[in-house]
Amino acid sequence: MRPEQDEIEQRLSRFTGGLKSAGIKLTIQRLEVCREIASAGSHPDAESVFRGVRQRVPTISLDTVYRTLWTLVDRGLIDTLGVPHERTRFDGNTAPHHHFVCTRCGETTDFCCDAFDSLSVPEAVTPLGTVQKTQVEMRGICLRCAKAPASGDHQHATGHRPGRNQ
Amino acid sequence: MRPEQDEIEQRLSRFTGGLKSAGIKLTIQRLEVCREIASAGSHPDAESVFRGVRQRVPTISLDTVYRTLWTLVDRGLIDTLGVPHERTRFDGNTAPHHHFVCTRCGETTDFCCDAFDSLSVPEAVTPLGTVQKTQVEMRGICLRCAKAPASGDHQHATGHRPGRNQ
DNA sequence: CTACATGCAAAGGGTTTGCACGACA
DNA sequence: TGTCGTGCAAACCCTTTGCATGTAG
Repeated sequence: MRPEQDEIEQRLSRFTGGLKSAGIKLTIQRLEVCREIASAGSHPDAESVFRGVRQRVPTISLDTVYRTLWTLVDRGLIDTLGVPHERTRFDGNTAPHHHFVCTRCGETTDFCCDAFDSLSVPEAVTPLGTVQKTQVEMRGICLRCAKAPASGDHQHATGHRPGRNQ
Repeated sequence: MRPEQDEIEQRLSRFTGGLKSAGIKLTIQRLEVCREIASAGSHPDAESVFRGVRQRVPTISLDTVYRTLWTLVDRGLIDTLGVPHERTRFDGNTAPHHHFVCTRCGETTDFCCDAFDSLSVPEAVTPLGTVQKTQVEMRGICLRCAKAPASGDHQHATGHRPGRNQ
């Protein structure tokens, strides 16, 4: 599952380049957090990244790891699984449906699409396990956010997102 | 966004039926939590369900709402957005890829599928906003969990899931 | 040099749990 | 009447933040 060495280098330079071009100082801590996430084969949590980096930078603290990871997310250099900073949300809709997620405000909206309901399980998945449910997630900017004043973020009336923007 | 009255009734009876057939008493609190989640048009968090139910059952407590919602999830009667009980996980893989999520242990595994990379944006989505990224999530049981002894759950070596399995 | 980043520790906030009381079968 | 469910409050745990110190550019 680990990426090739080549791929790691490529990601790493993308990360460091992205940070530098944003005027963010490339400290040893940030560099090593970047290296760790660039070479991760799965989807580590902050604690896991912390443990990895600490082997090379024993003095790093967990909150610096968090800060660096969120900086990378904010710059669009890495992603999170699920919606960032989201508390648990429940979905009572058992009919097949899919989700549109606004990456700015976090609002998740259902939509239906017959074509997506009947996606066949690709070969790559059969060795992983048995599929019971398939859902398509489309991420982008919702209409409301697109219209909203360029700068800061806004919150939907339904009250999402503690908001970590910038 | 609210479901039709008809649809609500249908969901509600599915929920209550599922609980009863599992030998779970249908108290007024549980009934009203079921009603609330059945009639929700979006994806409420526990707090939001709590506020709704409290209008009808003023004495209900937040933790009863949580307990009931998780009971429904455990019975497969409702879902959560994202992986239940999951802390924030970061994904350094910026190349297009998709996820297989094991609903038992929570493990999220990447897979590639060219067909999924090029899914076109359906009409239903255009009025919602602009799509920047599309990801398919397939949920099911991973090979390891399928093989594991029927009863209790196990945790992957990578250390997922606090584990709430009935 | 000077602004920015780090580490520490404490606060914060959502979620879960232990326990005694209350309610339904 | 016994068992199961509820409410309360405290515990938990991940995550964030304020502040003094350290450091990259």
